[in-house]
Amino acid sequence: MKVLSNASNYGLRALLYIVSRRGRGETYISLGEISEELDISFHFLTKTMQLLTQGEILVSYRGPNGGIALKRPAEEIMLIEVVKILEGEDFFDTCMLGLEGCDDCNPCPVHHLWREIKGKVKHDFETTSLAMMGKRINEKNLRLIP
Amino acid sequence: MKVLSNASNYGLRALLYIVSRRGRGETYISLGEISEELDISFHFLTKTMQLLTQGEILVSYRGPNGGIALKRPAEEIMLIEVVKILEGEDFFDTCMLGLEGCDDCNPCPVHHLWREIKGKVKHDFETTSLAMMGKRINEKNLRLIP
DNA sequence: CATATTTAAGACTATTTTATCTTTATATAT
DNA sequence: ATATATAAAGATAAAATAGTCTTAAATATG
Repeated sequence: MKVLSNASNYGLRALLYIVSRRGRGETYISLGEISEELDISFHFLTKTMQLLTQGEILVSYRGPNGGIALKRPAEEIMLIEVVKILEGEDFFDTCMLGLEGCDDCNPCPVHHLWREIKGKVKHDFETTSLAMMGKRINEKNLRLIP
Repeated sequence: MKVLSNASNYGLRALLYIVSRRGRGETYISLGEISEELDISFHFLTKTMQLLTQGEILVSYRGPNGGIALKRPAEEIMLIEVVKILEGEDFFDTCMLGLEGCDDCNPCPVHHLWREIKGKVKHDFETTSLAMMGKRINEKNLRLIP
């Protein structure tokens, strides 16, 4: 039951790495460090992070001591915003059976089940901020690597 | 938020088609009919249905008037069995961040959220039979096609 | 037996996802 | 200025998924 692409996994893990180390804007953190620490292909990670930069989640800075940093306070960035940038705005408009235009008015046979699930995931993502995750990671000493 | 492969979608929809038309074992229903009715590639569907035949969900019969039919009563086949055959036994043993060996003892930062979601999906699949779905489809006149 | 129908199996192609490699642009430090 | 460090961009390759096509095997019917 895979819901996120590898690219999104990497992007999310990278954000969680950043937010579990430092707050916003203090210093730039390099993609080299992140890819090494999280054991993610550097170039592949780079692309994903560019999406987040374009999506106003991150700011980037080139040159020595450059890198990326959160553009806004971690308290204001909810997981849903990140996921929508990485997976697309229509992330929650899916049918479990893959039928086009499946919705409350024109539901597929499992629509009622799937709507509830999607609703829960959406709610979780809407109410969880990067700051909350960073705090949780540090308090519980949670891992970001295999 | 896609959780099932196209192959699984097709397999599920085909089963729902069968079970919404006839009970078990009455007559064989041909893959040609299903692929046509559901607008699914015949050969691609065939492969998926073979998995279900090997998985003891279906029986098949070759030759004129041949086709496939449920091997057991639709009341006894739960969605979870179908999904595990199509997607693999480890369907519910996934980490949302893609980390190996993520579990209650060694959780990733979103494990608590994801566990709940997976639990709900699993429960839904465990408690929904093909018979229930067939009944629902007929009573509510639900669609299986785009 | 011959033919038509139907599933089974496997080879092949196309598309998407994932990953790597190379080059370019930009900033810093010396 | 020059060298170095870094993100950005793009080209290429590899792998997984999706889909098509061909052939074989089984079975019913006349």
